[in-house]
Amino acid sequence: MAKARNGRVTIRDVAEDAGVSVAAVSKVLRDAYGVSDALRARVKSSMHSLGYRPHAAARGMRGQTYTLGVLLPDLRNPFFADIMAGINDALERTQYQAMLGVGLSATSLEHALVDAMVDRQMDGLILVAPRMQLAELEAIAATIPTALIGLHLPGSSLFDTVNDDDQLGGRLVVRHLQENGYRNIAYFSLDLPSRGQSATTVHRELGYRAAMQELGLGRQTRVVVAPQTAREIQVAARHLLESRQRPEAIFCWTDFVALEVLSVARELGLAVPGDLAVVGYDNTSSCDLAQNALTSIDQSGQVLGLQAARLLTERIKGRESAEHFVVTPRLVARSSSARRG
Amino acid sequence: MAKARNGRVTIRDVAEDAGVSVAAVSKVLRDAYGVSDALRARVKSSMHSLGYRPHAAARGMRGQTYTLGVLLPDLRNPFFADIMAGINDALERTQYQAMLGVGLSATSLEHALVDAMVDRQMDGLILVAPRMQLAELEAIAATIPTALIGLHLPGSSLFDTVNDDDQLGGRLVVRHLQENGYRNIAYFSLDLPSRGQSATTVHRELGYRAAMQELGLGRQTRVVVAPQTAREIQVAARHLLESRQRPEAIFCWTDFVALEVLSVARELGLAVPGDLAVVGYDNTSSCDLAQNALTSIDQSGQVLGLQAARLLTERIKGRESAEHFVVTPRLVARSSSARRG
DNA sequence: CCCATTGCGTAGACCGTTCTACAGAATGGC
DNA sequence: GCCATTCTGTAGAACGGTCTACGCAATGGG
Repeated sequence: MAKARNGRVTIRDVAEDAGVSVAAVSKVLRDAYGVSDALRARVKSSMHSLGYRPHAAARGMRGQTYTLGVLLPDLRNPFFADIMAGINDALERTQYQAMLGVGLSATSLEHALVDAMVDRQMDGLILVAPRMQLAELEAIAATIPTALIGLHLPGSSLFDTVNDDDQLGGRLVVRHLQENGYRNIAYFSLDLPSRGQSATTVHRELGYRAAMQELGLGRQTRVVVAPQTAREIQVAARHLLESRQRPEAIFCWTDFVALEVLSVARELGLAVPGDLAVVGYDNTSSCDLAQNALTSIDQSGQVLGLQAARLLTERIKGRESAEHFVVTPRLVARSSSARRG
Repeated sequence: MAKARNGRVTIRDVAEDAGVSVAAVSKVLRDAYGVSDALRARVKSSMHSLGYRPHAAARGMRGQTYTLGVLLPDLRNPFFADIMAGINDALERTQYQAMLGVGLSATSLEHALVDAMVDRQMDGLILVAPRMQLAELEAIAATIPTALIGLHLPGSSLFDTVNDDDQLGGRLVVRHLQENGYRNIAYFSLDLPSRGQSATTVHRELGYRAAMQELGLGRQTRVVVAPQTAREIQVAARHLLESRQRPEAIFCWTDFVALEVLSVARELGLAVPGDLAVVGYDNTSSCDLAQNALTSIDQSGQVLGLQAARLLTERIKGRESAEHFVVTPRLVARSSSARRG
């Protein structure tokens, strides 16, 4: 089967076996112009019978590596699993492979990973909700084709973006709660060290504030924040629920936070719904569990991932202009926000 | 700062700037033998002032890529986040970078990803609970240094393994439940298409069966299985809980399943604990939430990941013999298995 | 029938490292 | 002071692809 001193079957072995030149085999590999069907078939059959596999490092020296880097902020949030599923779907029938890194929401690690991906000659990057500054993102995008998920930057033409309409999502939640009889509605947001205007949570907050105003609830507007860690979310939630003016409903920027709020509410003996309504965002799988029964906003991570991968491969193929894809969110009502008794 | 026609700073630019040969710079990069401290310092300073970054593809042509591939079966289970955290900890101060792929528990995708990783000249692989056959794993390990997490194969010398003592874990659960007054204890396992003897769930079942025997509960032994999907787990759980002989306690092979069981129990109006005790495995973060309060077995994914990365880098450095690391599990009791009232 | 065009295939430089082989200088034992 | 050994550093061939430049045939328009 295999051959060569090193055991590895190279493009040269294939060329010899098929009785053609090395360059011809390379053309077949790249689907390049200037090969007849007959030659293509002959080469492909040789590749198959020899068990040839292209050597990515060698390709990376001059051409593409057919590898896309995906940077996730976190592995604990199952929403990102949906995004990855979408990316994999999009790449299924292509030559591309996605490799992921996890930034753990730390800008230093994000930088290290992006550098590592650039060093490894990846053909493009999908950054999911990165924490980096805009200037840093633009520097990256100038080096390598980049698509962003979960960061609202329709202005910049350097990268493509894929987003949920987070402002609408925020509005949907407030309207739903108001319709079900809740008026004193708080928003539980993420404590971002460098408050940009483009983070999803900021847009959700904008929608929340606007809807509160429109419904005449401007006075009841209240925003609390906490960092990513479970511990600090619990502390903030407890503080909020024990405060003199406990809100009737809490809209959380992501399901993960909402689950912690449900937990604290239960510890304090508060009934959900009844004493308190809770709404999350992302509609992750845990919302469906009966012990959570969490109302949430569905933004289809799968579609987000799929579109990002599609836009990125297009850009790699040469598109210069930026494209911005927006999905429309949808509220999935469950009992955690049922009508007040 | 930078230079060269392509913008990229190469080893040649560094050599020229430092007034030494290309080979000397390469030696410094690889920490190879035969460079004086003076030369090393000079080269390092040149690298720094030019902003040199090694080109991974070029390195991959002859030497190492300093990239390790990690294959996870699934992104939804937060236990794997712990493993990744451990791997990242171990690699923190090394030149290595981890890139992950997600097999989605499908052997075909696992193969595609492993192939992709081998093609990309990764220096080693960490496979987490792979679904592949032993023969396939051995074929992979013969090609590339490999460490396994969550697969009991102490026999094979081709790869290192890192595991929890799953049999002990199973025993701990049964003993704990028996002490708290439960006798009719069922085990909820994973439906593996190709039933190997090495999967974690099989070992947990062995521990469960042994402990049931030892405690004189052999008659009450009962095992149900379901595939990975939420839907099918729910169906199996419902069937079990509505059966004529409803068990007093259910020991689930992983937390994810236990959460679904809790959900179904609640839908059926069963009190946990009281009508039913539930125990999970992995002690993932959701166990702590008050609405779950799920007793579970802690096996420290972080330690598993850290050890796997350590063993793998050792093996890459040349160790030939196999090593097998085992962590001791610990039961974390919460109210889902509290003493029967 | 001539020349331009298009289709198909080849030769060989090139990408940025690693690594082998070797050379010259310094050291040390006797 | 000689030779063996160790220490530093160099030259240049790999590695396995991609890609540019080019050559030869076949085609087709006038």
